[in-house]
Amino acid sequence: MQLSTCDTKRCFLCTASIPEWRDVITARKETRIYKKGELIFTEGDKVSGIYFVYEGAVKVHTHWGEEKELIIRFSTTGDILGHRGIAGEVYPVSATALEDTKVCFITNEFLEATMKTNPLFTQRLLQFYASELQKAERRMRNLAHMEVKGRIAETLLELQQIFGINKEKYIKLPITRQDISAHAGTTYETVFKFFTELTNANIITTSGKSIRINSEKKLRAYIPV
Amino acid sequence: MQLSTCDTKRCFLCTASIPEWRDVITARKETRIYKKGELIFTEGDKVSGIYFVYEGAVKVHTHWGEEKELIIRFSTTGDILGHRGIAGEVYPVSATALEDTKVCFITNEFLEATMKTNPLFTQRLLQFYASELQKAERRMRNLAHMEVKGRIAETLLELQQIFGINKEKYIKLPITRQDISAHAGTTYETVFKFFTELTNANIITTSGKSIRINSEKKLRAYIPV
DNA sequence: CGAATTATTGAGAGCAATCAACTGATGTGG
DNA sequence: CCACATCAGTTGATTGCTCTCAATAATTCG
Repeated sequence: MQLSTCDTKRCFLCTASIPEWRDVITARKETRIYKKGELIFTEGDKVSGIYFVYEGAVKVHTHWGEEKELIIRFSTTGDILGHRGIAGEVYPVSATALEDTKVCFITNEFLEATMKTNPLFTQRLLQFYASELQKAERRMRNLAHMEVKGRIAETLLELQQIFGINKEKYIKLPITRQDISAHAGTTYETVFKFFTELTNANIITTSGKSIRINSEKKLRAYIPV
Repeated sequence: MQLSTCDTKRCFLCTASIPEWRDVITARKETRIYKKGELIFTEGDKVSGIYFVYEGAVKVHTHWGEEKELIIRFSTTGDILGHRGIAGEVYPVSATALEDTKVCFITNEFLEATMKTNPLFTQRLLQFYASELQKAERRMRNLAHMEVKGRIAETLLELQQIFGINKEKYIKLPITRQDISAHAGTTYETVFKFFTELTNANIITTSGKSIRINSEKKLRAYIPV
């Protein structure tokens, strides 16, 4: 395991903390690089701490039966992973690197000690959770009532919002249709057919696994309300 | 607005707090009774504080378009309401009393002040959020991949688990098929037809709006994995 | 008692999953 | 270098589930 200190300017844990505390945590944090495709933690693993994404892209996902999976969210630089574990013994979800990803790891003991001595940090963490909860509930509603095309459209917009675009306006992270379908709660084929439709209407352009949204407005037309 | 102090033995806010702090909050809490069907807060309302259910039953729900709604969760004695609002300016969901419900209200200012001075409380609240997040993500997965019958079955089991059963083994809270469908993310008619099927197979018994689960095992057969 | 709302059931339509077939790219062994 | 196998990508056809709509029955309410 490769260890190094964090760049405190980019890390949620560091920027959230009070200055005095930052010095302490900077010295204690362990950083590791996960290769593309590598599992960071798995559903059912014993919770040992919390992760902060220093740099890279990660999918947080949970399986359903043998074949199906649902991607709960995509995470990138500055995001927190494994925080659902706080409430239980084991992680209820898995996390997989979508590209080479640098992650800071904080042990449970250290996290708890920090929360005890740093109320401001705990409060920030609380707000983060509340905001995650809002997103989760919004997504619940979408999965329940929005039809497939709308959910795929939302996934695309979310990917663009999370990972940003490069100078050619392509979404920075190349992503498989498989992952898009797993996030939208649909099948590979359905995503494929919708992509063909979107490409023909010049709403998106694809180049391998890179995607460019040409007309956000037209894409949003698939999302009623 | 009817005001009274809370029974600290049943209130999450009180039991979570350290003893010294309990005396303070007991004096400050405002309690109000909401009539069955009454809105406690509405999607879009400015966040003014957090609610604790002293006694009763509440649905937390969000709408989709004009007609459709999704019930995010059911709450009862000891649960917290409006906590999603912490992260934003307005409530992203609504809460409606399903029966006459007694609710404690804590203002934002007081909540924040409490968190600042009471790290233990903040930590308890954090754990509560983490557990809510886990539930939300589990539900996300179900809505995405489980078919309708399974989702209705889950709703029934959840209702029984949350509200308990009376001496005739009926779920304590009488609930409309409308609300069940809104929680399962389906339509009234579909719930109705499935109920007929379940009743014929003697898996459930209905009497008006009361429901009794006769065979939890058979009901679970509709929930794969 | 009549009107309006709610419950119940049936028939039909539509969306999306599943299945299957085809294409093209890459690899492998003769 | 070619024949064949394999596998991912692509597309079409079919099936089935669930929503929608509509019609009838029951109940509530004025």
